[in-house]
Amino acid sequence: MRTEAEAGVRTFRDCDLGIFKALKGSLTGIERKGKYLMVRFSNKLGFVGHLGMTGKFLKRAPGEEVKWSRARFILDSGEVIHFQDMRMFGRIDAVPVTELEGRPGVAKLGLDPLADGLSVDRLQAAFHGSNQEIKVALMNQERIAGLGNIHAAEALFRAKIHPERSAATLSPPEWKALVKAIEATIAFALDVEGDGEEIEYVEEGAPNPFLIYGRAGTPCRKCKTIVKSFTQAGRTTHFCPTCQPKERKTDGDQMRKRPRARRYRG
DNA sequence: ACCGCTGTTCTCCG
DNA sequence: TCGGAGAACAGCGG
Repeated sequence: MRTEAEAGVRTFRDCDLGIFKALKGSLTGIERKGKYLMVRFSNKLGFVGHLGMTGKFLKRAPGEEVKWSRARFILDSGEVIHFQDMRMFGRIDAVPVTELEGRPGVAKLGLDPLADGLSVDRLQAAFHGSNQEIKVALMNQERIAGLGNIHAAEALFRAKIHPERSAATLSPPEWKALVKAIEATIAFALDVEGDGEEIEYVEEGAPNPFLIYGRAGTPCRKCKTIVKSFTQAGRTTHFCPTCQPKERKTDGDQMRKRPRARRYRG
């Protein structure tokens, strides 16, 4: 195996391109941590990869053109694995394998639901001391690794928790529901969204596969209330005002301070 | 044609 | 420390 790289692209912003080009030999390990991939080669070099928003690994026949191909792994068979990344939010960070675990991003990752297993205790520990709004906390990779904007919203919809609730105000049943919801969301993601090399959920004409994400202005799948969206920590959050009420229905024992008012749209 | 939006993370402010 | 804003990039739809 040998490698090729587009010089100067942001994809390699963290690493010496020379190390990427020196990746050689056979694969000795592929490991996922949160949204990061760690790949090791037999010559003791490796890389940390991240797909960003538009990154993909694609295997293609020799000579086949791939648009937005930022890096290539040329197999002995001649087939090519392309790192395709239109927007270049993705990253390839090639270093000696001894340094992989300490690279930016991977070093500080929090609880990994798939690798570590999820439980109420572990989730609560991950959020310990946090007054962050729950959706923002779910997207914080240093607390729980792997959930992004879509799946944080999906998990909260499944758990019937309003995205602006503070983690500190969740009741025991809500914690339990959130654990189940995260597990279900991940299972759904693995099962339905992607089943092969190309994960395309916004393919032309494909229906939105999500329960709540991207459904602003349309009836909630469960209760027909019009789904709303608003901006939270710079990202669009989708939720159902009926299924995910801001105020807990059960009496207010555990309610602390009220979240700040925000403008809603959609 | 322009504007605002998009699955992420990082840095720079206050 | 923490949170928010903006940046990095390319494309798409209104």
